[in-house]
Amino acid sequence: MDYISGLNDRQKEAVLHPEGPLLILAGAGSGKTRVLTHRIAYLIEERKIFPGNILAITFTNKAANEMKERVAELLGGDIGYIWMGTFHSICVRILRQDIDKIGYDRSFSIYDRDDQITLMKECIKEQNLNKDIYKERSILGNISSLKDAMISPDTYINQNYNDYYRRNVGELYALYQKKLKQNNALDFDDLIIKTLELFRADPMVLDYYQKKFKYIFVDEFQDTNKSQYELIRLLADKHKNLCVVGDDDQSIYKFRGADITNILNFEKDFPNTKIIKLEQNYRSTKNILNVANHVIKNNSERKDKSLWTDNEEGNLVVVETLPDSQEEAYFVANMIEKLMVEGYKPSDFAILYRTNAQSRTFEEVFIKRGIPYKIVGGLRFYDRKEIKDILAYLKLIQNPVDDISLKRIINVPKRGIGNATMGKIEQYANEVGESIYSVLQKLDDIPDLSTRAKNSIKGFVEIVNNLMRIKEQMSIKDFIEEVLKETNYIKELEKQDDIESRTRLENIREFISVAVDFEVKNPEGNLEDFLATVSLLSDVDKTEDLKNTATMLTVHSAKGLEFPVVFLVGMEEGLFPIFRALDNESELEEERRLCYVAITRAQKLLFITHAKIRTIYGNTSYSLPSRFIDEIPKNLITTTEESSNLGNNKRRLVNIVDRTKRRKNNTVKSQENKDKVQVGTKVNHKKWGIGTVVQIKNKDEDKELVIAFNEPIGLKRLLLSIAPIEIVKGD
DNA sequence: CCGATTTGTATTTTT
DNA sequence: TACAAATCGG
Repeated sequence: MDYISGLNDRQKEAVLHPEGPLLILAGAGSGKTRVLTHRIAYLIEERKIFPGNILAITFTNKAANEMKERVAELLGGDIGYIWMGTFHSICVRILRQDIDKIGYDRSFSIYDRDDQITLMKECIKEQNLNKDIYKERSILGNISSLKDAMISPDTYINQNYNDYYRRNVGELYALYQKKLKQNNALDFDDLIIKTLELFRADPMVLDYYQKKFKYIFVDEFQDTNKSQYELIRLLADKHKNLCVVGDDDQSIYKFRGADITNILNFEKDFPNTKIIKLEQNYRSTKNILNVANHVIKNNSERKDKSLWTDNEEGNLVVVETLPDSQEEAYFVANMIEKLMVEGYKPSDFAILYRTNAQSRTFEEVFIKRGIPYKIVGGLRFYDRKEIKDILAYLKLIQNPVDDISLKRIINVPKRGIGNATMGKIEQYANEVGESIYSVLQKLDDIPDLSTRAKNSIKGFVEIVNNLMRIKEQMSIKDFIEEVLKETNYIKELEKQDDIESRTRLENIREFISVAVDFEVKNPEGNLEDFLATVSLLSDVDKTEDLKNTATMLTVHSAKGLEFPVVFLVGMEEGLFPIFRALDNESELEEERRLCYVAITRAQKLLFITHAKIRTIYGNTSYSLPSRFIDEIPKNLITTTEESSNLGNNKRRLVNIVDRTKRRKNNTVKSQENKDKVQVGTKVNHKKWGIGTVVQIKNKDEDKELVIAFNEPIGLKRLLLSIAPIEIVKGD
């Protein structure tokens, strides 16, 4: 097969590059994924490289899966042996094999942010530090940076011995690590750090992987941090066939330790690096690309490059000023409706914002308008209470020394084991230096426990012991169901029987189907693998494409994606760029890169909006258009007022559309049967007036309706049989 | 010990 | 604003 037809010269060069280090500087939309997949396919097919000798590291699991599919498509063969995944998932895979060599158990837990915070709270308390000065969140931030930079607690303490605060942070760091180890747990950063530690501790292990990975690929190289770079440097040290792809203009994770100097170091660490620049953009129109180029050129710290495209000129970029965030949302909704008439599908649209909080207004308006949408991010599926509870049960069963998980669920559902009891147990466990679960096995040794408490605990221990026993005997799905049954988790929720508990049950059902899905895709996978996969999943990973919905997401999570029509909203000073960045040149440059990423997501049409008044966290203030808008030459932009013939008052445009929408709501009472109610039906409620049905769920014999009423009533949930509503005839 | 209420506080991005 | 932690009363 021909792997280079249809590629430009630069791309071909990258695909056919023989051996040795390769640095691809790939501008936005320059077809880097294409280059990567074609190169991998070429290596396997033409150069007869065994797939198991290839390692490809991507930024998200979703990107990894896509890459796998595309390579498989090119080859039409089995590529299951290729290691593809994020830094974190690759490290888990390595650690599951050999972490016992650095003193952990292979059944280790992975701690997420909440777990980390809980653990840090304990540390601060134990060190007798003032919790108003030592905030767990910021301490954890410090520690994370230290880990990224590969600085150990001891080093940090010694370096800062005369600085009281920093020394204490160092002490907390040390204690935090000690506790993680006691719990046989790793946090996200540890996954990288401990892999490095393993390689250092056991050269045989390192040697194995160095020999195995003859070809290594790293995507989104600009967003790797120091420790991640060190990891790939080590792995590639033997064969030096390291291919990294990155774009310094799209580096947007500096706050998380991403280190642009990695691109510079690369040439130093790998002499004779071949550098290939991909500068032809295949994604956007000339106008959109032009706007992007004009914005990003205001950054001083960047490699000079010039993206160009053969694509059509396209429409001018629309910059629209709106009175407030509500009107902004209406503007976007109106525009979407208009464009759908012209043939665009809902899935063609993306609404990009700087902060997750901005999604709410859009959500409300889209519901009212009946525009299907999905939100990426916000409260994540795996962050929901019920999901975290189940996960805590599973983690405990898998790793019984995981005190953090145990404490999360020992009284969930309520078993009468409260703070007082737990205090006594923890104190005793500390004294004897054992895990909580272990001391719970010998209750009579723990002083001062009431008989009642003892009985409750006995019940709990019995359930968990029993679950541990049967863990191996069934599928993951069956086991999760068994856990839910034995712990009475489902029963308690069913007893509660309200809207909240029903949503939770639904989420649990979805979680079970996630497990089923996992088992189908990983027939060999066990509970540990499942837990690791779930803990390392990001939001973007979870969103399926091709659903016929518009997408709302932050600019950060939009990285790597593209959409025919992009609405870049909330472009105001203080919001984008965010106000914390206003007085700091390097942070401003990161905001500008973020803006560049946002603009370059658009293929055909780009709308940029800003509101004159915005309410953030309860206070309303006037806001100025973002400086990034000023950086765009005026001849490249327009307004809807200019570009359409709808008169010279653009406020009128919005209002007119608004009023037409509302006129439909005129109450026309009808005797129609309530059974005709469906999503989108307008109804008149005795007390709340006109609303639109946005969701219908079956509930026993009845139906539960979610109805969106006009402000200030908002969303309400009602039972069809008893709700005092009438259907309103449209038009 | 539990649940409800009040109080307070933090508001960027996330593997 | 909105959510979580702290506090209070049963």
